Amino acid sequence: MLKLYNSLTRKKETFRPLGDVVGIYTCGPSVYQYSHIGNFRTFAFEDVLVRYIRWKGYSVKRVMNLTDVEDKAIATAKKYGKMLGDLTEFYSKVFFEDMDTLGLMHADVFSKATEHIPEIIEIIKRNMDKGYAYCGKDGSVYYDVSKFKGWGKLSHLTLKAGKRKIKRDEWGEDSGILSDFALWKSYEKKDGNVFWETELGKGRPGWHIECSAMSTKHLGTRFDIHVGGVDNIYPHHESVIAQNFGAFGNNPSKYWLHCRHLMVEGKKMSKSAGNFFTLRDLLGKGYDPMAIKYLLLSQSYRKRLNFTFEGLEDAGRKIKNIQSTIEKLKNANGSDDAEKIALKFKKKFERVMDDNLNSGEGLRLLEELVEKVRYMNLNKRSSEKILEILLSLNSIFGLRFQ
RNA sequence: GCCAAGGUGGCGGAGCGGCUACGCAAUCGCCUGCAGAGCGAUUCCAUUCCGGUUCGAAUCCGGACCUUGGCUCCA
Repeated sequence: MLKLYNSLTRKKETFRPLGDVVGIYTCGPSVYQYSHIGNFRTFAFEDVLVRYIRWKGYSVKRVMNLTDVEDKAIATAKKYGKMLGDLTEFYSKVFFEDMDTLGLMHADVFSKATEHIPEIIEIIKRNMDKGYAYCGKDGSVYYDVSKFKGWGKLSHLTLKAGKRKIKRDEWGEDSGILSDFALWKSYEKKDGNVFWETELGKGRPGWHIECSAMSTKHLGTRFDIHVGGVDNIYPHHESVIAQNFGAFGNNPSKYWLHCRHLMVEGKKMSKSAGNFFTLRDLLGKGYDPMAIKYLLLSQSYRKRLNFTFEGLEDAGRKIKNIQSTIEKLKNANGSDDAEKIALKFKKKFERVMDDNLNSGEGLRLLEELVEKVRYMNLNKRSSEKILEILLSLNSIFGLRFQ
């Protein structure tokens, strides 16, 4: 029985889907730059989640958003004198290529914020109608956090009421609480040609509304799992819940799963520390994408993963080890019978994966199986069976072996 | 300050009350003309500290100290 750690309750809960098709929504990348390996840790985890749930026999509809309009994207486009759409299209393509490189399956739906403006407007209007949103002096629309009693439940933060210097674009000028946030941002000159003329006025969507609009459109007002990095918990997911509550009266997702961050040499990855790697940086240094993926999955997603080059080399050796064992199994023609070993491993494997998708333990078991079987003189029948199970288990990780 | 995660051998990392993983590194040896730089062996008296529970604790309870992360850029 699969158990998932739900950030909402801070507990592992037995996974019980709402309906026949498991709806999974993932906060995808902002497409104005190359994604780094930290991003891909989350996406690799999410990929395993989907594969595993399918492996267990469920149908899954998987939606991932591509954020293609927001402050930094606009600023980046402006800086390079490009159209926002050209910039985001380029980086979307890059993202898809990177996913392919890592052997991550594509979502059933990749939704773009700019293609859901009508849905965004609709949700904002609902929030306004029900008194959860108000129009600020600047013409933007803000969410009134004080109206939502469930505010803070996901992040488990207690938010103090109080005044604080308000940055336009982020906080409602009339806010009595620190956390009111923009649903719709009225047009400013710096937005250039990025705007929509709507019944809410000329402007663009706020930071959080797209996920409410797109998840609702593609998965309904209530679906199974919402995935993202831990940094999304607050304020992003907290705001998404608030918006959906304002519009539809409920929390959109039953389970909220958050992947912890990737550390580099023991420290948080950041641009200022210079320990920032994109996937392409690592490929450029000659590393095998499957070694990178192995490393990203080598630890439970609920634990911080320390990325080191030593670890990466180690992962590379492990990949080769599995690779050569697969070759051996294909050519086995000995006398040892060992079918039972593989069946035993399959059971163990399912147990560790059921425990909140511990891909690290799962990989370790795969390694153990390989080690055990490697120097046996297997007969054809056993080796075929073992290979079948090995490949079946690996299909959850999607590691490619030549 | 608040909310979390965690402190295990040179390093990474299991263990979830008794049988002290495993991997890497290191040392020594062997093999390297049909797959694979492989195989075997050895070394390192490891569990942050202080109490408690227990016949017995890395493992449970209490406390201390420390590290890391989050607290409106971020996956």
